[in-house]
Amino acid sequence: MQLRRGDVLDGAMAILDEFGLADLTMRRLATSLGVQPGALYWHFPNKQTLLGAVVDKILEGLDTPSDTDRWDEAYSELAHRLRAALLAHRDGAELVSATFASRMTSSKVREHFVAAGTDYGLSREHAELAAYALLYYVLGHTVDEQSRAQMEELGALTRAPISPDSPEVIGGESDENLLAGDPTVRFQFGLDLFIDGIRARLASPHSALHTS
Amino acid sequence: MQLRRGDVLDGAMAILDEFGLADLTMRRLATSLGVQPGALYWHFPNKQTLLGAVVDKILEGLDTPSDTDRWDEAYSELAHRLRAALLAHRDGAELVSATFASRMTSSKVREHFVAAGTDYGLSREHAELAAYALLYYVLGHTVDEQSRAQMEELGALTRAPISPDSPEVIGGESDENLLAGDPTVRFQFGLDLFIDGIRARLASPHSALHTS
DNA sequence: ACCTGAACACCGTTCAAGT
DNA sequence: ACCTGAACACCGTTCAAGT
Repeated sequence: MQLRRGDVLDGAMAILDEFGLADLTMRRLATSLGVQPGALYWHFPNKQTLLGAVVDKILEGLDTPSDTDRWDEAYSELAHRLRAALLAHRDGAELVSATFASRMTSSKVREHFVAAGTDYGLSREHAELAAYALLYYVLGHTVDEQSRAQMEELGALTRAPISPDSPEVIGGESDENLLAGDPTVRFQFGLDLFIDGIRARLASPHSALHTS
Repeated sequence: MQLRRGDVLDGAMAILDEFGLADLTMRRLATSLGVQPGALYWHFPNKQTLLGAVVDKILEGLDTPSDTDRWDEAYSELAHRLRAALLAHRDGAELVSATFASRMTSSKVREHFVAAGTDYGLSREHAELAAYALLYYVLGHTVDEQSRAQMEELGALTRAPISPDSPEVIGGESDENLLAGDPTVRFQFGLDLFIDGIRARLASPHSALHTS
C-alpha cells in the first residue's frame, strides 16, 4: 500500500518522540517506513521542508484565540501555551528554535504575539519588536529547560548507585541549587520581566528610544 | 613542523570567518592544516570540545568590567558587547547559541550578567533568572539579525539584475518594512523592555511571583 | 504516480601502525 | 609525542530505471 505525505510526517513525529532529533534522519525514517531513502523525496523536496512540516504540527493549536481581555494575560497565556507545545515533544524546543530563523517570520504564532500588543495600544512596530523579544525568551528558556531535563534523565539512570529508595541526599545541590525549583516559576519570572517592560512602554510610549 | 593546539584553533576560526559554520568540519579543517583528519583528535577529544574552544575565543574580552555605576547601564553595555562579539564572526551567534545550553552555565559571561543584578539589590536567584532571560534575548535576537544579514547578502548578489547604480526602488519594501531599520535600535528596544522589567522588580520585589 | 537501486559526495571518530 | 592510513558507520540527495 502506498505511502502518503501524512504517513511520512507521522513517522517523523514518532521517531522524534521516541529517539529524539539526532535520530531523525531521512535514512532512519525511510527504514521505519519500510521504504528506500529516495522515496521520501517524492513527498518532500528535502529534509528542511520535512522538519518545517513537523514544526507546524508541533505548533498547531497555538492559534486558538485567548478569551481574556487583558493584554498582559493574553501575552502570558500565549507564552505558556507555546512553552507547553514545545515541551510536549522530545527536543521540541530545539527543533522549533533551529527552524525559527527561517520560518517563524511567516508563522501564525508570531502574528498572535504581535496582535496581543497592537490590540492594546502598542504601535505596530513596537508590537513586532516586543513579540520577537518574547519569542526569543520563550524559545531560549524552553530549549534550556528541556535540555536540562534530558540531562537529568540520563543522570538519574547513571546515578543512584546504592539503592533506588535511599533517603534524600543533602548537600549535593550546592552546585546549582539556585537554578533548581519549579521550571514553570522560573519561566514566569522572565515572562513577568517582559510584561512589566511592555507595561512601562504602554505607560510612556515616548521613552521607547531612550537607553533605559 | 608540528601542529599545536593553537594552530588548530586558528584554523577553525579562519574557516568559520571565511566559509561559515556549515563548512567548519573536522575533515575540511584537517585539509586546510595539511594534515589527516585523525591528527585533530590528538589535540581535541572531539568536535564539540573544539567548538567550545572557538566559542571561548569569540567571547574573550567580554569580561572586562564596565566602568559605570548604574546597573541599567551595566546591563546595557554587557548586552551590547555580547552582541558585538557575536556579530564579529560569521555565524558567531548561531555557534554560540548552539553551544550555549551545554556550556554557558560555566561561562564568565553569564556570571557577569548575574553580578550586574546582585550588585544593585536583586536577590541572587532573581539576578540568575534575569541574567538568563537577558542572555536568551541577546542570543535569539542576534542569531536572527545575523541570519537575516546573510540572507540579504545572498539576495544582493542574486538581485540587482539591471544595473548596480540604478535609482532606489520604492514600493518593494512593503513586505517586511516594519522590521527594517537600524538593527541596533531594534536590539535596544527589547533590551529596554528587559531593563524596565528589572526596574519594576527592584521597585517592588514582592511582585516577582505574581502573574504580572 | 510512486518507488527502487545504486550511486555521489560527503560526515565524525577510532586505532593500529609508523616516526 | 604526534601523526598517517585506513577503515567503520553513518549522513542528505539525485536520478535512471522499474512498476
